[in-house]
Amino acid sequence: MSPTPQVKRLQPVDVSAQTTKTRILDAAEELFMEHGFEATSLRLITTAAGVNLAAANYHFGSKEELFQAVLTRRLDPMNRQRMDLLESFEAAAGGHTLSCDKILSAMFIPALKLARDKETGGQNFLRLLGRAYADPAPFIRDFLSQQYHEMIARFRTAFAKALPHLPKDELSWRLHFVMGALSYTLAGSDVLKMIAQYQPDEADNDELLLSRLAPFLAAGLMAPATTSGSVHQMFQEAG
Amino acid sequence: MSPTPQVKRLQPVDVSAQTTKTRILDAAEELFMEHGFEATSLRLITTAAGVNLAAANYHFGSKEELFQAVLTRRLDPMNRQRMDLLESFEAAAGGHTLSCDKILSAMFIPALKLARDKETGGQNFLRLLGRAYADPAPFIRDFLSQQYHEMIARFRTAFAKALPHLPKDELSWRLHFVMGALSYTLAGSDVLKMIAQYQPDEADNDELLLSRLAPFLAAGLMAPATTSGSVHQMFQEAG
DNA sequence: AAAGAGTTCAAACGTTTGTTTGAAACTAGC
DNA sequence: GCTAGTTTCAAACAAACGTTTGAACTCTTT
Repeated sequence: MSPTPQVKRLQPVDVSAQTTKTRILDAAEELFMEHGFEATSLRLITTAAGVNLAAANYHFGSKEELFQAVLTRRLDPMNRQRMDLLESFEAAAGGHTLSCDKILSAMFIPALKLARDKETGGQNFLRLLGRAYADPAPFIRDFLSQQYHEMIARFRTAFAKALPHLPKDELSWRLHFVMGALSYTLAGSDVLKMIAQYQPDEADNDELLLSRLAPFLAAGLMAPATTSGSVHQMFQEAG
Repeated sequence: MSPTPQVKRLQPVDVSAQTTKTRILDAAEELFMEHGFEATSLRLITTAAGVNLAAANYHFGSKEELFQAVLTRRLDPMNRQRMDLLESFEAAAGGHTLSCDKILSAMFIPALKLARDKETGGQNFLRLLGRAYADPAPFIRDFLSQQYHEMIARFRTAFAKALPHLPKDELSWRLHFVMGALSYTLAGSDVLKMIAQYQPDEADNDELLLSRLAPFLAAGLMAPATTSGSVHQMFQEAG
C-alpha cells in the first residue's frame, strides 16, 4: 500500500521518482489555484504534468491527499519561518515588548519571501492558499486549522503583549480580521479589477501589496476597543 | 426555449410556478453555501427542494444561471439599499463631508439588515456571498464584478472626500482590503475556531461581528499614507 | 544475468455529473 | 368541456469523474 521507499540508495539519489512527484505537485499547484479543488480533475493535472493518470493516485493515494501535499510543501516551512522570525525579534528586543508593526512583519515577511521565490512558484501558491481559506470542503478547513493552530497561538500571545489594553476576545476578532484581509488579498489579484483603477504590472506586486496592507492592518489592530453598541446605535438611527 | 411567461394573469397571480422556483432558490442558497458551487449537484438541490430534477433546468436554464439567480435575488436589493443609505447620509449632512465610520455604516447596515431578516434566510446568504468572492470560477467573478461595479464606484468617491489626504491608488487598495475583510469575515463562521478562543453562540452574532469589524476597518482606512519602502526596509533587516 | 522492488502505462471500473426528452398533469380562457 | 399554454415527471443521454487493475518497464542489487 505505502509506496514510501526504504532508505537505501544513499549515493546516487535517484531523483526520477521525485521528478514525477514534483511535476505532479507543480502542475497541481497551478491548476488548483486557477480552478479550485473541485473543478480541477486529476486528468487535467496529470496531462499538464506530462505523466500518466494513475501516477497521481500511486504517489499520493487520493486527490484529497494530493491537495494536502500541495499545501504542506510550502505552508509548513513558511509558518515555521514566521515563528522563528518572531522569536528572533523578541530576542533582539530584550525585555521590551514588540510593536504591532514588528509582529505583523514577522507574519508578512516569510509570505513575501515565498512570493518572491519565483523558482518555487511561490506566487501561485499564495493565491492558492488564500482561496483554500474560503473553501467549504471540510477536509481543507480541518487541515488548515490544524496547520495554523500553533502559529496563530504564538502570534496571539505576542499581540496580547503589544496591545495590553485590548480585551482578549476583541484581540481574537482582530486577529481573525487580519488573517482574513491577508488571505483574501493574496487570493485576489483579479478581484482587484473590481476596485482599483489601474492594474499594477510590476513583478514585485506582492511587496507593494503587503507594504500597503501592513499599515492598514496595524492601524486596525491598534484602534481603541469597541464601544459597546456603537453599530447597534447606528443601526437604530438608519432605521 | 425561454420559459419566461408573458404578462397575462393579472388578478389571481398564480404563485404555484413561483413556489417551485422559490423552493429551488432556497434549497440552492443553503446548499451552495454549505458545499460551494462545484460540489453541489442539481440532484442534491432538487431533492432538498422536493421538486423534480428537470425543474431546475426548466426554470433557470442551467446550473450557472441558477447560481446567479441565487445571488441576484438578495444582492441586488442590498447594494441598492447601500447606495440609497449613503445618499441619505450625504443629504442629511448638508455640505459637510461624511466621516469614514458613517460611510462604512452605509455599507454594513444593509448587510446587517439582510443577515437579521431570518425569514428570508439572509444569514446563509451572506456566507454564500463571502465564499463566492473567493471562488475561482470566471463566471462568478465576472458576475460579481458587474454586480458591484456601481456600488463600489459610488463609495470610492465618498471615501475620497472623507480622506482627501490619501492618494487615489492607496484608497483603491484600502477599499480592496475593506471588501476583503468584510467578505472573508462573513464567509468565515467556522474559520473562527482557528483563532477565537470561544465561539459566540448568540443569534445576533452578525451585529456583534460587524460592530467589531467596523472600528477595525475605520482605523485602517484613516491610517496615514504608506511611507514608501517601509516593508522593504523591514524585509532587508530580517534578511 | 537473474531477481526483485519501484514505477509507469493503457485500459477499464462503477458513479456521478448537467442536461435533454417526450409524455403526462395541470391550469386557465372560451 | 374542449383547447392551448404552462408546468411536472420518470427516464435516459453522453460525458467526465476518482480510482483500480495487471501487465510492461526500469532500475539497483546480488
